[in-house]
Amino acid sequence: MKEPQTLRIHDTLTDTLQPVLPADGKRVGFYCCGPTVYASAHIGNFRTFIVQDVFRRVLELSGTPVKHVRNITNVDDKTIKASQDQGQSLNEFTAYWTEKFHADCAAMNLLGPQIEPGAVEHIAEQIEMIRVLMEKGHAYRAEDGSVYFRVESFPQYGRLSKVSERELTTTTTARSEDEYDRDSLADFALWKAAKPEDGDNFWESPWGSGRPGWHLECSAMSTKYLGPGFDVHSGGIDLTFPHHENEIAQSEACTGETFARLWLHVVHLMVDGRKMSKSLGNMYTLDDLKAKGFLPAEVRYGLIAGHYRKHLNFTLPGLEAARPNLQRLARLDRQLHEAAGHPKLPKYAALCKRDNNPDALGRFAPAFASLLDNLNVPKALGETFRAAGELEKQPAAATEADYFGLRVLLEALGLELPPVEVEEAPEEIRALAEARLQARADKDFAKSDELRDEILALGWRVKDVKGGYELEPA
RNA sequence: GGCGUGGUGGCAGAGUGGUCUAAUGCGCGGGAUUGCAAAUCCCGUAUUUCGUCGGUUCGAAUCCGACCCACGCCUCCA
Repeated sequence: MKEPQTLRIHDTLTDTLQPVLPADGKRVGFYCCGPTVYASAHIGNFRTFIVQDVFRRVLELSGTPVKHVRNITNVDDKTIKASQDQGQSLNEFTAYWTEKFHADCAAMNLLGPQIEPGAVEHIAEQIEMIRVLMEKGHAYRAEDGSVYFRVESFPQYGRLSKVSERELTTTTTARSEDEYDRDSLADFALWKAAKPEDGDNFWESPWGSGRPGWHLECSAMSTKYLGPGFDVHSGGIDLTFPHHENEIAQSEACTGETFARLWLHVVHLMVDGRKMSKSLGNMYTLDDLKAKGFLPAEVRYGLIAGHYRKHLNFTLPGLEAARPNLQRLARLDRQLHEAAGHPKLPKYAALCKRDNNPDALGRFAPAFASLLDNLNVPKALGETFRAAGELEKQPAAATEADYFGLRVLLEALGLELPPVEVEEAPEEIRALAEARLQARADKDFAKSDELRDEILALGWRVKDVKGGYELEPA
């Protein structure tokens, strides 16, 4: 028996590698900043969500349950504006895009968070937080009815992003004048007074009608579902400042307790060596890539192929590597399944309950160990293929532990393998294939090749195997 | 301007003092197999080389310095 293994990740706050352990000794409270639902999420968004998904899977597979909360931002400037442009109510509009987001997540095999709170559904909690902040002197109401957090009332401000308040004020001052009326340009909105262009998208509060500021929803909802202090908070690297900095300030000023203990930030994705942006036309959604013939599982593979702390250069030719890799893993999976005596396919939940110590993972123990080491997915993939190479050369050496090891690893990465069973071809295609088999038996190769082309034209590829053929969609 | 990250083979991407003549994948080249293919399998594929120039060290892709280059955040963009 080896020692139990603990996942360690890089923590932004301390800039060190930290073990991920539940403070309550039971399960890790994990909060992720979710999408703003006004359009399809793009692959950059998904890189972050998928890394968070892998993080959760690795924890659960190493024996630590996770309480995963991810919010839905369903009220802000963009959602309000876009819903009005569509002539829809805010609820109707955001419900549509929330559903679309869920569909994309499911296609790429993301585990759903146990709790997925929406900002609109938590207005009361947010108002309550503002009330406490006002009471404690950390917030003030401006003339227009907006409420701001007073940054200078929170001396620790800037710890996460390493921005000193002085720099912050200087840089902010250099900007154009703000439309709101706050005491210091570093201050940020907790409550935004209703404006005419918001239409009927406003709520009543003790400070007048309006809506909560963006940062506040994450503070209010994480506190509600995970408590004032919780284990891990995650998001894209760009959220470090100001979003997460502001969350810390308002939460800690309000509750007096340490907010998140660890901060997991995912570095941005690059496309063709450049930042993804609409103007460059390189802002892909899952649908865009599906239209180009890629499968969601391949997109997922492509998005985890780089370490989360480094820029990942996403390219279409690069994505093509996913298919042969997944197919190879599928063959290996089948081979090991057979070698293990055709056990029942272990479900994710069952694998989480299993003791996945290195001895139990066979040749895939180094791959899983790489994941525990700051989620080093590229290293894990390398170790996986190294093990695969050994097993392919010596199939007889395969053990049951190898099979379970591969299963654990694939589940940790959330990779769904392409089906290996031959898809049932239509009668018409089968008849052509039979005719071709006969032609080959008759050594009439001209006719045989003709039939092969005909089958291909109908969307199927025929492969010759010993004494017969196989058909697969082309 | 401030803060920060990174520059490794055709591409992607591990490796952070010696086991690196640098993992792994894709691609590419050769071979086996095949009537020819496809699929599959096997072999090879950076030949003191890891942006450049110096330095530290018995020893550096890995540490230090300078420089060049790319990129990110500082804008309610993951």
